[in-house]
Amino acid sequence: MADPQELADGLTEEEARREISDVRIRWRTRQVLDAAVRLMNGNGFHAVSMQALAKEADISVGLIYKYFGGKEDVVVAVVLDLVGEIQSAISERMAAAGADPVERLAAGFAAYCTVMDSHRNASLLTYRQSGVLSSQARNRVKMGELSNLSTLRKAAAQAADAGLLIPGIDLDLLVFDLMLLAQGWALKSWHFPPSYDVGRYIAAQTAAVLRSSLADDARQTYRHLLEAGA
Amino acid sequence: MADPQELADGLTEEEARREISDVRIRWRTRQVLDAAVRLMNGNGFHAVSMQALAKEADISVGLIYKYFGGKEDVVVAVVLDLVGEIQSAISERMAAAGADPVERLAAGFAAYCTVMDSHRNASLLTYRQSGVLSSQARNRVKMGELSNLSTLRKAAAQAADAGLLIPGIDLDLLVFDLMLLAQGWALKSWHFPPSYDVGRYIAAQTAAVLRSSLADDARQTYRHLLEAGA
Amino acid sequence: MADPQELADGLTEEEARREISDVRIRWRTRQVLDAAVRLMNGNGFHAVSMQALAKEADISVGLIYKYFGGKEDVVVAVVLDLVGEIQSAISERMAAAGADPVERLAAGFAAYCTVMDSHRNASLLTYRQSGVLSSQARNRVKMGELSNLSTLRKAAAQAADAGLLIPGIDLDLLVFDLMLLAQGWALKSWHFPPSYDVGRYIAAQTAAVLRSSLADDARQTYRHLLEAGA
Amino acid sequence: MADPQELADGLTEEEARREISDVRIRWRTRQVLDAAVRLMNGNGFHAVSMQALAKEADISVGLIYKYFGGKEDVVVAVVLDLVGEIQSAISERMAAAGADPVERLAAGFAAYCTVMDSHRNASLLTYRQSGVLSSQARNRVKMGELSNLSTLRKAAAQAADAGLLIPGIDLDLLVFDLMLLAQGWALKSWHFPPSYDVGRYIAAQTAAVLRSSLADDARQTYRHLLEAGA
DNA sequence: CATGAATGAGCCTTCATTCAT
DNA sequence: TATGAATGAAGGCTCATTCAT
Repeated sequence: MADPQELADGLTEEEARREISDVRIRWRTRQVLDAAVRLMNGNGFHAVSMQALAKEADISVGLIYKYFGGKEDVVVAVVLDLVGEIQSAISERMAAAGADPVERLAAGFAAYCTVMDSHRNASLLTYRQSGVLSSQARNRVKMGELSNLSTLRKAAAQAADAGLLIPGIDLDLLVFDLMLLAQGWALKSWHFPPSYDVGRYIAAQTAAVLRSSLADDARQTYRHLLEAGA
Repeated sequence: MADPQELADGLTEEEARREISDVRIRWRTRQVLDAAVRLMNGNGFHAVSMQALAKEADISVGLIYKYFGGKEDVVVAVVLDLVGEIQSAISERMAAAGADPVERLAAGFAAYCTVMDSHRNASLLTYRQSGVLSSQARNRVKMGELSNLSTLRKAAAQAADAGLLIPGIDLDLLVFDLMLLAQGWALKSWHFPPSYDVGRYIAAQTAAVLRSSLADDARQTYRHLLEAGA
Repeated sequence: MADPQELADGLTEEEARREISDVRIRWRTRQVLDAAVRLMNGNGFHAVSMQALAKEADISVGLIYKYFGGKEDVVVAVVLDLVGEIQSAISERMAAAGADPVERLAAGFAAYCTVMDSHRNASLLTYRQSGVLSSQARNRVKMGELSNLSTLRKAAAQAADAGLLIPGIDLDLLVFDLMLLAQGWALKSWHFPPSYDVGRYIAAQTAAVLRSSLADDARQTYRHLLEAGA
Repeated sequence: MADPQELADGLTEEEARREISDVRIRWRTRQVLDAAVRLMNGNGFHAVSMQALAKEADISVGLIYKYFGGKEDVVVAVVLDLVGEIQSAISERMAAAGADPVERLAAGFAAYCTVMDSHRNASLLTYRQSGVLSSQARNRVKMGELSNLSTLRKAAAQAADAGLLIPGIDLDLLVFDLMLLAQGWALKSWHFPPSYDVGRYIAAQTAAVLRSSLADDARQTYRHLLEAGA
């Protein structure tokens, strides 16, 4: 009954509009998040004013409030963004590492460290939540962190099931420690000489953790990982 | 030129005055630091105003500025105070642990964790300074942290010299990890169920670290430490 | 100079367009005014943002600016709209009241009160303009109010001419008081218990005013009005 | 045991300090209230910013917040201040009017009008509460207004008891109308020619109200009030 | 030494208004 | 004609810091 062209156009138009809107939202959001991370580099979040953020993001103050509910929302978004990036990195590198659960675990840890290294400043935020964020926001961040760990934990569980890990080992503690070590690089890498880079850190920590958790039978298999840190 | 009597009196009086002054300064300082730690519990430092601090410390705002240069100085002092307390705790517990270097190391780690546990909120500060503090202040904090580690490192070195540790192990990394694990409890203990307390954490992490670093020959000797975490 | 055909077409078309345009303008204007009144209910005008108004009116922000010069214009329009509604109500009810001037006056007052009651919130606006509006706009509002009163005044004058009112009574003051009483209901009806409604208010105030202004000879005639408030 | 002088001094000192503090509070509060009233003259309260208020009061913004909880508190204080002044004026003038209840009522009304006249601008505030104030604040204002009315109502009740008023008259409505008329002068005196002043207004309205409420027997006694408005 | 009243810059947030589409 | 994304000035409020007492 309706002109098919018009109909088609109509649909397309609305679709197109939504497309554009979605693209814009993503673009604006990214603008702000990137600017936020850039500014937090050495100032902490409390020191970053919304006007400074707007300026850095090359956007008006008011517009930020169109895309984020307020300052807290921006913090949460930055942190969750980081969490998401970690998740992606871990998944990708683990997939690329093949089927061996220990290799996958090592790859996941390496990915974690690598992301922390490149987002050293943003990651500090994770430690600034305590009282700044509402408990709801805090919970969202925690959930994100846990979801990251669960990916690692799966690989660890597979390794344990395959008898590759020390019997009776506490898998939760294992991945908890992996997280601490990964985050530790972002937070405390100034402890190491400038020549020390992520690569060496990853190798050394991987070796240390595996020494602590690998079953005796499996040590030969993963000799390359155990010795890399030497 | 000066009246000798006055001079003599002046000196004594001045000395006495200094005594009193010193005591007062220490007392006032402590008042403020304690209040600061108390207030930071659950709010972070940025959320604590100087007037709130003054009220909590039962002191006037103006007086805080007589004893501290400003707000930043208070933060630095709080952090350094914590560092000092860690130092004391480590030293004491290590001394009480006897001569065995591994026992001493474990005791030092336990002490570190225990202090972090009781000052959970203050320790978060260590992670909030990055850009808030001047680089000079930041350095002072870093030096403090390093001095804490060096105490642990000495014990580790003794253990290594005694052949109790895996040959060729990176001692710096070892103590670095101990620090991360200790601080990790303060920062991330929400990862664990409420029933999990510092004691279990210390036992488990001690076991994990020793599994990773103890020489094969020494494992029998420290079986009580290795198995405590199970 | 101009193509006659185009001219002819232009005229007809233009006329049609104007028709349509006029209708649209009225429709849009009403949309906005109704939305404005609805929103002002319980918030006052300052609390209503243009974007909220646009949303309530189901119109875009930009379009409001096509039909109104700005926010102030909207306020003025709302108030004038109310004034107009009062005018209509008064005229209608007075016409329906028949020829007796006192009955007409009472009917006019009742109409005034009734409108104020149903537009309680909008009427508050009349009291919020003082400095917000330009003196020009303020004058337009005043003129509107005066024109409302003049309708009442005519009936009062007729009553006076017919010897129904106390000789020498100040008619301006009489209608002024009627206005105050009518507006008083909108502004201060919280003084009365919830069971007290406009109807009772109208009856009581009508009786009070007539007791004050009716000539002795006329009291018998309007006994129904004088006793209604008891 | 204690040096009486010191004791005396101590007491006096604390007392003196409180004295001074109280005086300061009152002084500052008045500074702000006066400035607020001055600024509201033709701008309405929403148009007055805290910084403008601070400037007008010759005080810093921050200090206003020491004496008032926020902007709303200032409005409430201004209104309550006015209410209090009305109360005082009514009480004084009624006391000065002697024992006759009708004279007292007339005096109270005159006082009400007079205060409204001299605080014409502040009184507008009373009408701006609806949505701007919290319901709690609104209630405080209402209570104030009611307490003013109750003073008038007592005189009215005495008059009624003495048989001076029309039997069965609604006293609440009577004082309600007195209030409306008094406030009406502040709000709508532009209805009258410039030559018309409060004095004439009071006389005319007093006469009008008494015509409406005085018992027939009493009309002779208060002829001076009934005829003053002519 | 000690106080706390006073300051005012600066923060987060809102919203009237514009303009490209 | 109609939209709504974008702007940025301005508002309420806080709080580090000073200074007269």
